[in-house]
Amino acid sequence: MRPLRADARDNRARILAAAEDVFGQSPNASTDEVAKLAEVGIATVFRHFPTKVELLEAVLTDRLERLRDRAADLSRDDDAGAAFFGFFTQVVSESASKLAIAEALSAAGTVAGEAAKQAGAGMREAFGVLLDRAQQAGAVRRDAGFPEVYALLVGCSRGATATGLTPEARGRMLGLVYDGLRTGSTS
Amino acid sequence: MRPLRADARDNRARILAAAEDVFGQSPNASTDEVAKLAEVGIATVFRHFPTKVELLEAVLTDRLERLRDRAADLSRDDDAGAAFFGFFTQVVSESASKLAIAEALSAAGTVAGEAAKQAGAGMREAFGVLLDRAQQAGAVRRDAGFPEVYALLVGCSRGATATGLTPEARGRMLGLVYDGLRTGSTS
Amino acid sequence: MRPLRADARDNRARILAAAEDVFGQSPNASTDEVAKLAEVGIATVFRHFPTKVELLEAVLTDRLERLRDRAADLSRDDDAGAAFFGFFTQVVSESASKLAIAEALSAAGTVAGEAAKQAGAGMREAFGVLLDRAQQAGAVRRDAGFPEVYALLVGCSRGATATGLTPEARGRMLGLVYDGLRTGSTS
Amino acid sequence: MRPLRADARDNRARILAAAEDVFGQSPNASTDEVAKLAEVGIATVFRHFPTKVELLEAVLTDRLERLRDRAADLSRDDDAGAAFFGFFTQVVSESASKLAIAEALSAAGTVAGEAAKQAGAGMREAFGVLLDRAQQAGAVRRDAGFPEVYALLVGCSRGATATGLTPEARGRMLGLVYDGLRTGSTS
DNA sequence: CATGAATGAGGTTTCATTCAT
DNA sequence: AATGAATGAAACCTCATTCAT
Repeated sequence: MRPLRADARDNRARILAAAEDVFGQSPNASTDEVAKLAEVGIATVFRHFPTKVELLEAVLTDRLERLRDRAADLSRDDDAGAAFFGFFTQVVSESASKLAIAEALSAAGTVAGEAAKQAGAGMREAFGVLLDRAQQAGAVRRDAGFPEVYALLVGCSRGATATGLTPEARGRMLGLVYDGLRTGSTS
Repeated sequence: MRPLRADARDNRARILAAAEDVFGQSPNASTDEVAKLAEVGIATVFRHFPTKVELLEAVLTDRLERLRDRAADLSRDDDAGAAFFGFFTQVVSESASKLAIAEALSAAGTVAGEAAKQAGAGMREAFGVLLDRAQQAGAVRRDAGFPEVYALLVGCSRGATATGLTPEARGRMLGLVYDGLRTGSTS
Repeated sequence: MRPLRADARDNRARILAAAEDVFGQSPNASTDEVAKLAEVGIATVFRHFPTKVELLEAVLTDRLERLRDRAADLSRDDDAGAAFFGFFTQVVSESASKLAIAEALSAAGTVAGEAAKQAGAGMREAFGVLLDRAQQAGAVRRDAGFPEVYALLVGCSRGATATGLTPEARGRMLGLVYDGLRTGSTS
Repeated sequence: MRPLRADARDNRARILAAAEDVFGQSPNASTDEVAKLAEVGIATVFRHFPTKVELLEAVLTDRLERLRDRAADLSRDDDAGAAFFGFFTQVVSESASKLAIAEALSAAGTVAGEAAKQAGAGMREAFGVLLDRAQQAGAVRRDAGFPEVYALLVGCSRGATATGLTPEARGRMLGLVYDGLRTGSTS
């Protein structure tokens, strides 16, 4: 499978971007809307993504990979605590304005497509590394397991988005959660 | 607007219950499925709820009112802290098994219908009372504002549901959050 | 599954008739055309026949059942030879003006649907009875097996239709075949 | 109209062969499938055959011309009866395994394209010569007209194919027909 | 010339909603 | 009042055909 022609690759990217936009705003949007926004014919969308599900998965995969890359970058940061909380904050902040990332985060567990699954696993793994390092550095309490911390990441994103939190309130919400994560409960 | 006939009221209730079931499991389900489960004709559904949106809003309103009632009940509890955390825990626990309540909670901000809006406001108000009393009783830190705490309620519900948390992990997640809410940060 | 309402049954019949017409003339016709001819909305067609394949099978089944009934009727005729040749002639004659029956006859072997399969089997069985009786009455040579005689029935229908034979030529074609079927094969 | 370049002629032949294969198996196949099998780009197919209909006609014409050539060859055979029956048998036998030839034979009457029409006429003429000579040689009864004999040729091909006749049954079917064609119609 | 990407028209199917019984 | 049939708009997807490389 040799690389796509230049124009085709451009179109693929345009479609993916359009899909991110469209599905980010209303997850049930039609494929036509994506085509309109991308300024291509409907058939072009289907040439690049043979079914709607595959398009959705591509959007999802794309997002997850970007998150994973960011987490991976941060995992090389010296200050493990700053890295962990910085990532957490960034994800939740962006979700506030991009419903779709939150959807992606939650869908990550439920989706069928192979690529999306792998991207989800990769993202969770990278986040797990951030958490581990933060715990070893003493920045996050040791008895916080991955599943619940991940659920908190997803949940905070969703909650902030769904209730239309102001940036200030969002900051305070994260402050509460971070206090909980840091609390030297027993350890 | 005289009261509905007995059988009609029965039907209305049956339809509402069916809708809760159906939309709880797959939010994009068709109205036919609701009619099937309620064992009434499709036209009967539309007689009681002239449009699908109105049906959805009725489901939502119903749920919100039940939550509000529960919160109102608890607000008469002597132990304000137990009331607040008990309510929070119950909501999140049930959301885990009922996707739709989480949807309802988040939709509460976005929805148009008058009845649903009022129910949402009522529910938030009742929850606000629980929070207030818990804060006055010293069970929850004073600098936690309503918006962020409400966002946490919604978010924890969504996060737990979306990531398929086990009951144990859900308990630990709530433990982290509650520690954050209690933390005697005087500041 | 209680019987359809009167108007629904009418519509079902109208749709079936329209489908017979339309597919009889061009087997690749669209379902829309059927709806147009039947003067119903497209969705009505799909209410009665949930998929296009099922519609096609219903048409086929209908035809096969009519042929089977005719064959069964004739099998009670005293003159077994006249019954056999009469049936053969009638089928071929009508096929000449109704491409679709020929299609049905040939499709009968290849089709998946249970109802259509049974109707095909029933029709072949009824024709087999006609053949048997004609052979026992000495009107058709004994060494003519069912498969080849059935193939001739199908083939004559198709050939007459495909080449646009005049009624006279069709009569002569059948004359040739009948001579072959009667010939006191020396072997 | 100068001759095509060597590679272009190759491609044309490859496409035609592929089309014969593809349409022989499923008459509604897409042009893409032909291109895939021929291992050329879709645009190349359309360069050689500007529309799908023209491609189909080319396939048809090709087949008819081959049949015509075979008939013409046989018309120089000394044994006129053997030539006629041999041709008939060969056509029907091959049709059994190549659905498409039967389609071609029947389509021959109905098709629009000039080339295909001429090829059809040529083929029928060549077959007519075989029939004439066989009749003059006393191998086929004189009162059998061309239209009905041609219809039998087409019909036997179709019937054998459509009912999935075994080679043995096909032989018996042809035996019946040949007996009819030979019968010294005394009556 | 050859290619593969792009396209819009059209096909099948679903669904919220209205009508007739 | 309740039912189930009817409806058209819209969704997903395919395909013959044209354009740009």
